[in-house]
Amino acid sequence: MKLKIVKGTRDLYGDDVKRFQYIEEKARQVFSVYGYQEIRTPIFEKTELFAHGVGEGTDIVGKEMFLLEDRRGRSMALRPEGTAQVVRSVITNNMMRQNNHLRFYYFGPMFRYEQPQKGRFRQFYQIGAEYFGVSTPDADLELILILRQFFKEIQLHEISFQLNTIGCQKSDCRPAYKNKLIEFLQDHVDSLCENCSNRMHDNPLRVLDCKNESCIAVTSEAPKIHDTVCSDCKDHFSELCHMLDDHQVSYSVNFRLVRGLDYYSKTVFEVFSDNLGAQNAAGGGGRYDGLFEIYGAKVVPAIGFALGLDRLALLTSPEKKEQKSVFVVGTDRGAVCKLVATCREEDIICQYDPFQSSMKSQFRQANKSGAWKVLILGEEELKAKQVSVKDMQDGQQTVVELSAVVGYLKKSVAN
RNA sequence: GCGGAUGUAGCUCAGUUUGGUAGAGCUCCGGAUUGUGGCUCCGGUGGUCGCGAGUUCGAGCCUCGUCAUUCGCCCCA
Repeated sequence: MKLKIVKGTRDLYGDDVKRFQYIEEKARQVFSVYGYQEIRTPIFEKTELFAHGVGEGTDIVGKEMFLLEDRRGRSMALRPEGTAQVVRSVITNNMMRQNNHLRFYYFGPMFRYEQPQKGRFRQFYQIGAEYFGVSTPDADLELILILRQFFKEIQLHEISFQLNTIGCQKSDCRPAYKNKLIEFLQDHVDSLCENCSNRMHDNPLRVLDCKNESCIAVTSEAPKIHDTVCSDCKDHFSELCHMLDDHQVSYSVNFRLVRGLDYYSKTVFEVFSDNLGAQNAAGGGGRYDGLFEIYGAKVVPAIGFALGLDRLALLTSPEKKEQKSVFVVGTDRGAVCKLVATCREEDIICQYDPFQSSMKSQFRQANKSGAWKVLILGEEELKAKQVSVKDMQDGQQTVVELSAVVGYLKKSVAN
């Protein structure tokens, strides 16, 4: 049996785990300041949940889901994203009955069957937030402020924040724009890349997102969605922009930003970093006022975002906070274990060398572990019921009564 | 799914040209007159050369396949 890790997955340990923990910790902190509660949903759902919510025509649903069959032949999917699930949970648990608005955040692994590369995995981790029940731009603003605060908290400065509106489903809004756009594209179809000329009819907005130079040249001249959306969407967007200006949020409006999931409406945004290679999106989100309705539930306006934890981990290095730890060395195993146990019971972080090696080796271990002080239990100390305490920073050594060593350490920690 | 690059010790990599006993640095372990770390010096452990076939007297090196990583396309987190 070959013990190999599955393609696009990885084991996280050592510094990787520290980075993840650091980011999660900061996220929890910021989310709780804004009144968000954690929600934990299953790692798999019925396939139809994602198919209906995210959209049958999207890449995620069309070719990237990990599908499995349960024992009765029902189709299940490992979750490719978080929003559909949180919405499902709000609906199945009837949460809006008792609340007119709700705030949730979540962490966890997501799964997409894609070609792995830098910052892109088949099992990847997201941090997400969803805000339900508020249709005014206050909610949009709040999520963007959370993002700003979070990035500040993890000391990530070199990111750019892009914003757009993609209108709503009303006939005089996105559908009208789509028609205008298709009409325009048809006149320039010869200049479009193969991919775009194929998808311009069923998904014309995606053409705006194409990186092909010739397509960019064409779409630069295309009608802009801002000029076509309905007055409601237009007001929503300009009000949001004013609010962002008012809060000194730096952002740029990118009319090419359209997002690949069907459920978005009005505001969409993405966060980019130049230090991520080809996968330069660290996070993204938007408003999805229509998703509850798609699921046959009463309409609830909502907005949310997701951040790629794996990608954030590539961009951040956790501040090193030293936890003062102690290392016990000695020749008498029993005495060493006893003192170690005593320290640990008193919540003093304590290690020892389990192999009873030479003093020299034990000190090497102590040094390697980054110990703050070494407690030395030699024959002389044992006889006198004392402990020599060596400070590993300055090398100074003092003798303390065995019975008083815990008190001594606790007092020293405070300094 | 499609292109390009790469795969040799725990890590970073040489060795491939011209096939002939597997290398370096760092890490790790041990020692430097026996109860004391870091620095220095000395020594040691560690590799089915990604995996599988083929050519050959002989393959880390040549050929084919395969898996993985990586950079792009695509898409997104």
